[in-house]
Amino acid sequence: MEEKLEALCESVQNADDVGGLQHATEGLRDHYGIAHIVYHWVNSVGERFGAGTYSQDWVDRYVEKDYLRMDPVILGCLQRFNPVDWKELDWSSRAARAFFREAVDFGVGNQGLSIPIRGPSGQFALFTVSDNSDDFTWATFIDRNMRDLMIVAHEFNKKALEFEQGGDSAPAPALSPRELTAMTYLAKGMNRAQAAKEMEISEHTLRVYIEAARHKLGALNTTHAVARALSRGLIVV
Amino acid sequence: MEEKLEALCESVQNADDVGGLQHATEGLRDHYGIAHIVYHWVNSVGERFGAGTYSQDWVDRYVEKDYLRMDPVILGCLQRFNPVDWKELDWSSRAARAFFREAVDFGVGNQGLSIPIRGPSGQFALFTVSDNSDDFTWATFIDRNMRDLMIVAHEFNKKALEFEQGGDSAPAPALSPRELTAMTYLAKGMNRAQAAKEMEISEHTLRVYIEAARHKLGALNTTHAVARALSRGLIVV
DNA sequence: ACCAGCCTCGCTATTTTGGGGGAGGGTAGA
DNA sequence: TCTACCCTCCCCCAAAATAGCGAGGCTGGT
Repeated sequence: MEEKLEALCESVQNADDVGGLQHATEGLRDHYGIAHIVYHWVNSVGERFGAGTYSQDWVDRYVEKDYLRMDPVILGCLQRFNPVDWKELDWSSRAARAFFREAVDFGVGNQGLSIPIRGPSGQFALFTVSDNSDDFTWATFIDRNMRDLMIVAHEFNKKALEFEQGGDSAPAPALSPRELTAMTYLAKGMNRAQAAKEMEISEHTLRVYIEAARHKLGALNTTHAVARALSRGLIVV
Repeated sequence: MEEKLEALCESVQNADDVGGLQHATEGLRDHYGIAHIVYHWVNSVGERFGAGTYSQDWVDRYVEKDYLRMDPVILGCLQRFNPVDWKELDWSSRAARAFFREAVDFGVGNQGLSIPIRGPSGQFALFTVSDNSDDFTWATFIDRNMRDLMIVAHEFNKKALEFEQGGDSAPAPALSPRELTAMTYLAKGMNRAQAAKEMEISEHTLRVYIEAARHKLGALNTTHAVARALSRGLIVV
C-alpha cells in the first residue's frame, strides 16, 4: 500500500504542465477504481485552471452556465477548513438540487469528497474525488483512503505552486515594523486619528507610514494597500 | 507504524480543551524522540493560542519581546503554502540571527519544520516540529515522517476548528453578488467613482452596496470591510 | 401569495484622506 | 565608516468617503 501511494505521488511530481496533472488524475481514478478525480485551482491573480476526469460536456456546461457561482461544493469549501463530504453541504436551494441532478446526469458521481486548501496570496485549490455508490460503501472508501488522498492532494498543490512560480512571482516588498503596525490598525478599522493615538505618534507621522506602505506595495489608496498587505500575508487581522 | 499514527491521531482527537492539545504535543514529542512539537493557531478574530513543548521561559520571552512580528518562521510561513524547513527561511538580518541564537539557548532545536495551514476566515495555523541534530539526520527524519506529520497537523486543525466553533463563531455573513463585486473592485484599489463605472451603476448605488457590506461584516469603514471580506475568503484580489 | 432581500436611483453636510512641500536624529547593513 | 532607510514632526488645500434622510421594481423561498 505504501508503495502504491509513493507511485501515485510520483505520477503527480513528474507532471511538468497541466496536461501532466490531467494524466495524473486519470491514473488516480484507475487506481482507486472510482468515477472521478478532479483538481481545481485558483491562482493569486484569480485565474482558474483545472485537471480532472469529468467529461468535456460537463465542463463546458459548467462554464457556460457559470455554475462556479452557485455550486454548493465550491461555496461550501470556500467556507471550510477540513475535507468535506458532499452530503454535508447545503443542497437546500432549488437551484442547488437541480444542479446536482444535472451533474449526476452528466456522469458526476452521486457521492463526493472535496479537500480545500488555501495559499498565502488568495490561492485556493480543491481536490475532489467522486463516485457512484451508496452511503455505506462510500463511507468505507473514505475511511480507508482519506489520508492517502490528503497526501496526494498536497502533491497536486505543490505542483500547482511550481507552475505559478514558473510564471511571474511578486517579490513581496518588506514593510518596516511601524508600517506594518499602521497597516494592521487600519485593517482593524481604525481611522488615522485612532491609529495614531494607539501608536502614540502624531497623525502626521502615521500618514508618512501609510504613504510609505502604499508606495512600497504599489497601492492606489489605503484600502488597496491594506488589501495587498493582507493578501501577501504581511499582516494578519 | 500505521497503528502508531492511529494512536497519535486519537490522542489529538480526544483532547477537549487546549490543555488536551498540550498533552498531545507532549505525547508526539516522546513518540518521535525529538525536542519539540508546537501547534500555534490564530483564529478568525485574531486571537492566538498555542500548545506545545517549548519551555515557559521561552514562551514568556517570545511574548515579551513581541517576536511574533519578526520571527522568520512566522513571516516565512505566512508567505508559503507547503511545509517549510527552517533552513529555507530568510535568516539574513542581524535581528533574525540573534533571535535564532536566543531560541537555541532557550532549548528550541536548531532544526525545524513548520507546516502552515489556512482557514477560510483568516485562520492561520502552524504545526512545528523541532530538534537538535545535524542536517543529514534531520533530512532523514523529515523524509521518513513528513506525511504522518501532515496528517497529525491536520488533526490538530480539526480540533482547533472545533474549539472555535464551540466558542462564539462568526456565522460568516453572506454578501450579495453585487456587494462582493463592489468589495472586490475596492480591494483592487478603485475609488467609488471608478468601481461604479466598472459596474455600470451610479455611484450612489455603489455606496449602498458598500454600506450593506460594511454592516453585514460589522466593519467600521470601507478599509475594514475589505480587510474582513479578504480574511474571510469572501473575495479574492 | 407574500415577505425578505436584492438592485437601482436621489440629496446635503460633515469628516476623513490624499498630494505637495520639508527637516532632523537614530540605527542597522555593506 | 557611511549610506540608506527608519522614525518622528510640521503646514495647506483639494478630493474622497461617510452619515443621515428616502423610494420603487424585481426575484426567490416559504
